[in-house]
Amino acid sequence: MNSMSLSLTHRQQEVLGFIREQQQTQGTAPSLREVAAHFGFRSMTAAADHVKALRRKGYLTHRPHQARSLRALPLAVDTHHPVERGRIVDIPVYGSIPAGFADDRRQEGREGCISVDVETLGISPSSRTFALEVRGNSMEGRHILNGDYAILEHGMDPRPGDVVAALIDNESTLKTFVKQHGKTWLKAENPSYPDFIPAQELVIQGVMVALIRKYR
Amino acid sequence: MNSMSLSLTHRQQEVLGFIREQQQTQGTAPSLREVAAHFGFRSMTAAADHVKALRRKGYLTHRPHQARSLRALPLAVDTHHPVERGRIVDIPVYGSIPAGFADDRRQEGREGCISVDVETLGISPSSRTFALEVRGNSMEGRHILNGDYAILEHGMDPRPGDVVAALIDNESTLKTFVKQHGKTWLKAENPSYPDFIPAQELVIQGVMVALIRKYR
DNA sequence: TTTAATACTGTTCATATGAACAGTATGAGT
DNA sequence: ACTCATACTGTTCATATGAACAGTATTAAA
Repeated sequence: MNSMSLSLTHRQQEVLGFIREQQQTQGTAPSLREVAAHFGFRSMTAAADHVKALRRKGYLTHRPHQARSLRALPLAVDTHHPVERGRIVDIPVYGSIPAGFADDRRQEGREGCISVDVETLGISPSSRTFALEVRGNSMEGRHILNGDYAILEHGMDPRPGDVVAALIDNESTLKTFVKQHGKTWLKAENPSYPDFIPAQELVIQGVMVALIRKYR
Repeated sequence: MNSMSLSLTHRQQEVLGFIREQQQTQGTAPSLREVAAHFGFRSMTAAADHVKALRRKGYLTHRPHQARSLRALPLAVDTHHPVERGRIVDIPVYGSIPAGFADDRRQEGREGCISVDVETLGISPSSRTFALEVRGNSMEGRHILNGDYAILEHGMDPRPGDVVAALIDNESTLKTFVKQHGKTWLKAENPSYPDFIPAQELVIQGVMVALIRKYR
């Protein structure tokens, strides 16, 4: 049965839990020998078998012959384990994004990381996600304030009305993406800020998918 | 020099960016040979040297002799202490908070949970934290929109100007906490909504500490 | 009864991988 | 001139690691 083939035994749940936990706390997946050691298996084949079953059932992926390439897949329902938490991703926070994009300039000791589970923000784990600390109040008209954290995804196709981060004057700026009469430009959501009509090419660094604001 | 020892060369930034990207998109860190291959190095020592430099400067950690154990650190303070990710907390989301408060009726398949690390939202793990899906636009004046998730902490002393969730007409509502001339009341941040002057006792369910908004 | 999945032990093998050593070249700082 | 960090090439070595093969025992389904 299908429902049968997806259900996990107790042992398999333990193994999956261990792999998830290691990935989350250590940042890297455990090796098969580490799995065996953790459960006291005297043979790593035991671990390998469990991993094989978990892969067959769709809970894990791996790349063959590649060390520590186990990856827990986000799965909708685990009937045995009702409280499954989605995959936690670490989103790097940039104070401002210079031209190189992957570039990081060291800001004055800010915390550089936001950790959230993918479902909370509704982000796709495949695309490159980053956070940008909002500077200024050019987007107040869309209720994005100075000091907010904008969560953006790189490599997404912006749709008209989306908030995007674009590179203007070597500074990453948030603006609304507008498309009208076949022309695209960027609109500031504050009367005192100018719109931006690109001279030639529009460099979109990311499309805004979520916002985080801290109070107090 | 300190500022010197922490600054990255262009090449080092590229390498760090590649490692970050691989870790995020692939789920596992690249091996040294993969780094070398990506940049066209004919020797893996080139990659190893860059990684060594990045480790020395505090941008990476690894566990010796362990495959794919590279870990990009959040742009951290100079404590060469490996920066741990904060504790992940699961915050229950209420569509509306009934009178009993701790009452958990209807858990229905909706996303009833937000998982974030404590530092991202700046919450204290001791107090009870919950999330409230914002209904209506009574707080638009403070840039809190319909559909936003308000993160609140129970058992906090509200200070004047804080946004709080209070129980009004058996419904949990967000308002601004105001104290003037020794009297306290709740102010709506939208002209079309009434202020609330408590008849006798003000039941504050939580003080707003953060906000999460999803786009698209 | 037979088959298949689970849950292991014990061993061997090929290789992916980190680490080290020996070089070369360039540029910046002193 | 001298040092030092950067930025590489080329090679070798030890081992961490995935994968495969040969078993045993238990349990559940067909």
